Amino acid sequence: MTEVAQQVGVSPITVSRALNKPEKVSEALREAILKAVEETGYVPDFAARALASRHSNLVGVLTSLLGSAIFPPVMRGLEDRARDSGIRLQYANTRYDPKEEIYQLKQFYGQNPTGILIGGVQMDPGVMDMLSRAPCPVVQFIDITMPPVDMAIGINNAAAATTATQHLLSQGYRRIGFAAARLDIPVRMRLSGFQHTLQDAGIFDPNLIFLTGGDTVIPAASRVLDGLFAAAPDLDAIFCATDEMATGLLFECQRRGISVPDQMGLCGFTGLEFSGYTVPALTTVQTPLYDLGFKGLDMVLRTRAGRPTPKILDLGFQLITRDTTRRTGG
Amino acid sequence: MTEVAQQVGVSPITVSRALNKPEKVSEALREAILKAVEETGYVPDFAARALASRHSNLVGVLTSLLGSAIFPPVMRGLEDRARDSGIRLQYANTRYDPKEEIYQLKQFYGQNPTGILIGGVQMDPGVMDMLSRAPCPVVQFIDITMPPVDMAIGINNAAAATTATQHLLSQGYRRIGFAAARLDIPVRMRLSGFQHTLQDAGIFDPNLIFLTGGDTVIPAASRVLDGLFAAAPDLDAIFCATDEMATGLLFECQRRGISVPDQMGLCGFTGLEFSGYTVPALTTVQTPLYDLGFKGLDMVLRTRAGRPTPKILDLGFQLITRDTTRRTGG
DNA sequence: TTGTAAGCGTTATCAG
DNA sequence: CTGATAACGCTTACAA
Repeated sequence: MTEVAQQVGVSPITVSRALNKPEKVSEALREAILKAVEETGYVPDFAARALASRHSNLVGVLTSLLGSAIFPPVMRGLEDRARDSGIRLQYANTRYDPKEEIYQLKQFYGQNPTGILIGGVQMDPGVMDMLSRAPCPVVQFIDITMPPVDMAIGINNAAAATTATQHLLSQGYRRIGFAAARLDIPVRMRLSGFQHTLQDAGIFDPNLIFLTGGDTVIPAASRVLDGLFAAAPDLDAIFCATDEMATGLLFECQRRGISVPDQMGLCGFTGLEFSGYTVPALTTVQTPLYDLGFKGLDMVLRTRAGRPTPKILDLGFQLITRDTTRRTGG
Repeated sequence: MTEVAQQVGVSPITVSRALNKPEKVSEALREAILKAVEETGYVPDFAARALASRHSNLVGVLTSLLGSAIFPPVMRGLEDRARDSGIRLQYANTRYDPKEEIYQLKQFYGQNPTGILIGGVQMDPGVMDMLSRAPCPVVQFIDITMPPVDMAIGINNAAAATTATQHLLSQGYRRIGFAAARLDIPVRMRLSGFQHTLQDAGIFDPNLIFLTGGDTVIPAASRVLDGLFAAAPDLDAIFCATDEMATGLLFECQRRGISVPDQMGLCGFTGLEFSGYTVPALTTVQTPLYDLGFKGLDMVLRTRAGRPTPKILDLGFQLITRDTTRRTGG
């Protein structure tokens, strides 16, 4: 920066101003400075900037879903909102591990973050404690019926699961299983909606819940079918906690010659891009993933700007009935 | 940090040492300091640390594939290599836009990065120029036959495509199309291998190349089939630049009642987790994605440590023949 | 093994 | 509108 300043014949602070508060520098000087910046290939040092100004314009996004097909639309929303706001986005993968969450939170806290967006994995006390100490606004991607540490955005998972389960019942399915990779918070809420709906109908069977564990969803589909059929040979439908699970099960049914939707109904969750394109097309609960990113970051930026912001934002959901639950018989 | 130092009754520099070079501090003091760190909830300021020490332990990962199904295994490799190395990983999405690449590179350069890993999108001169000025080791995820700015890791895409195309020919397919979202570098090399193989066989038709453009691959499958069939009503196979494209085309063939593999052969590329589970299972070229991440970061860390490192690392590939090219007739 | 002094590159504050 | 000065929180270099 000193080099740029010397080249133009001004003091470093003027260069700083030309870059950060252009309106405070005369136009002629500003142009000369920007030209010199180009020529010298000057790149500002963010560490020094953050140290001196005490803010980093860095927003951290922590999630276990960074490597999942759910995340790309969220990312598009985040990035569209970040564009032209001066905010830098930094993603970190927490891999369903509270230790990793705490470690990554420390990494962010050490950078004077402007905001933290975190996918609610589980209510680990260490993580909650850490979050409550955050030096910045925190938005949790989580079920909106949970009390957030600071702010929350998401949907009412139990209500969505209830809607989906009622749809399965309305199509005549009666022996309905539940399949998920793991019981993170949103999935737990989905299970709860599923369970209550079936209990109300008098047909809930706790043996028909299958968790695969592990990272890979689609290859686990075979184990899911084995497990559920062992518990109920007359199984006729599966409510899946994610579209990936539903897709894997669809493939596995095809492989075994089980006809979908007649012998087996399948319902997914969080409509992924491809779920409308499988054959048969997947019934699913669509959630506004793009908005999750866009509006989630918006909550942080509004808070920072001191503008009024709801603490909890319900994005709503939509059941999309397609072919995997459309019984021709009844 | 001063607070921690006062609580223990030492100078700040001793706290710094206890944290960064524990072996240089007596054990008693070290324990007392670590305890005080816990109690006070002290989190080091990375900006100050980077400013003073002139290194950030930050490795930037730039890619257009951050939101793609290809990336999760790469990410696992990166994170496994980063674990316990003190390295922080930061991902940025470049969205196939050279402007975005340059912007993100600037963001990283401003942080004294320890290394940059970048997915080679296209040889944009501005990006290349920027990369050649990098203040750290740079590893390009790219075709290994391209000269890298610094280091490169990947496969020989043309050779892999040649192998796959020869397989299609050996199965008796003759009117073979090529489908891709866009011609980034690796895909261009695949096209080149595809083209040369068909030219050698005397059956290359330049009209049978279809690019969808855009972000969404699977929904575009219908347009691909329309376009290719318009060019060649007797089309009998499609070599797809990615598994996602192949999966979309498989669904679309099923929808149209085109039997795969008999009426239409389909071959994908970069074996994703799910490609072995579609029905029929997808023939594809498997590439070692986990290693791409693990060994890519390893190249950076070896370079930093002054250990000998190849400039170009060929990870190899493997053709996996499955059902979408296994003609029962011939 | 521990402490002192100086400085990393930038911006806040206050003066001109 | 521009500049001088001090400070941000930490680490390097050197000294005790």
